[in-house]
Amino acid sequence: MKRAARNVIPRKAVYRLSLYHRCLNKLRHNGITTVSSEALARAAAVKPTQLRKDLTYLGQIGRRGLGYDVEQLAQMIADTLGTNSLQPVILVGVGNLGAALLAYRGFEPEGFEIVAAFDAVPQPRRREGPPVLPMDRLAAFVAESTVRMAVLCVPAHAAQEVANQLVAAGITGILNFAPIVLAVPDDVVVNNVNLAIELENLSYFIQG
Amino acid sequence: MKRAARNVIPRKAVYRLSLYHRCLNKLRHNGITTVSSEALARAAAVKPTQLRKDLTYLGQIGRRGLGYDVEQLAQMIADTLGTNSLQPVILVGVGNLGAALLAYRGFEPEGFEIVAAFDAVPQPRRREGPPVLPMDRLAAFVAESTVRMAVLCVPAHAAQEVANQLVAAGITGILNFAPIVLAVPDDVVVNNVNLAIELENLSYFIQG
DNA sequence: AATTGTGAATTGATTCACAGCT
DNA sequence: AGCTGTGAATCAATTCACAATT
Repeated sequence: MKRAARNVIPRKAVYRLSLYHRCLNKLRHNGITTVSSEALARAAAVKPTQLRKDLTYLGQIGRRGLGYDVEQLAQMIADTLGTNSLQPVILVGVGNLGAALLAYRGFEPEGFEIVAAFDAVPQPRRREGPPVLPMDRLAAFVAESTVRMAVLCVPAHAAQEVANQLVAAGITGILNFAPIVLAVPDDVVVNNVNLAIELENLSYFIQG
Repeated sequence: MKRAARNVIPRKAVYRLSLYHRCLNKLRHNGITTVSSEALARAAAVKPTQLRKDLTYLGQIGRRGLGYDVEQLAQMIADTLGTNSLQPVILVGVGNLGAALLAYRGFEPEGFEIVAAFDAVPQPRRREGPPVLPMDRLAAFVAESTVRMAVLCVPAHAAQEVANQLVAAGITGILNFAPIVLAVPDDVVVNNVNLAIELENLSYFIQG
């Protein structure tokens, strides 16, 4: 039997929900408790109607004539995205980029924690932060934990092989920094972050 | 007078053109000189019809019954994207992420070169690679060079202020890693790379 | 015979316009 | 009066189906 057909939110709308969530946190931080679609849309650089349309995916949550309760809306978005509790993530490939992401303190405020890193040749010299383990510990680690998401920072030539290992271990979401198209089963989700492609894209659009 | 209205290629199509370009390079590397839309589409994980439609933005380039000339198609895409010559890029904010990107050897093969980096407090300890300069050198550096694109890796609280400086200096394309929505003039293009948003997105789509 | 190029059809996303609450 | 929620309308992207070309 296929997975139950949750009424799915379009990918672009999910991105924007993340964005709204970040803006709401900022508002909350400033002690603001209520916000109109117009104000929130401005903060997120989208149109108010698009914001309202996006929010209908969560059900009815605003109050006409008043706006949205900042706290409640943030909560509902977090519920929907599944980021209400701190989510464990593993990182594979502790090279330049991988090490930088390990050291980056920006994930936890957003609800993600890198619980372990893996590398073919883990350097023993580690300060604080998550343990860096050899690749052969990967399968057992994932099996014993609730981790479902991995950040993949290995070189392109190794990426497909490592992705296969991740999938075999039970990982179902991969944030892929390697500049290749990963082949994975249908039930595994891959998000690609490709810096060269982003630069090429910029390059095209700035040509005047 | 407004900029001449080049018949513009949709952003998503530009992304895919980058992707095709990468695949073509791989084919070329393997000594393959001709490819069908079906084969290339499979390599890029898109549908053949979409590939062909995307390529029509470049004009007519394939040969019916035969397919595409790998070399020629790669060339035309590079021409269109403006990545035929090595493009200079600056990087601002040499923290964890910025340092990792500086050390990352993956840009040059794709046609980009980080020609200088800037930081509020540049560390003197530098091995090889581009110079790391103090922020107050930014304006002069950009003025004297042909750089138009910048990679922005400063912390969120500084990002808008630094973006203003970049724009004032004449930068027209920004690859922004800071988790905020930058306000820039219309003629400046911003591409956002937001790791937390990518993770939240994954988080949603792996929920079963 | 094989494979591109493309108008037409379809699907999806965004915006509009206004009804419906508070 | 103010602001949300949403069906309808518009706009954009994708896919189909097949004519055109080698």
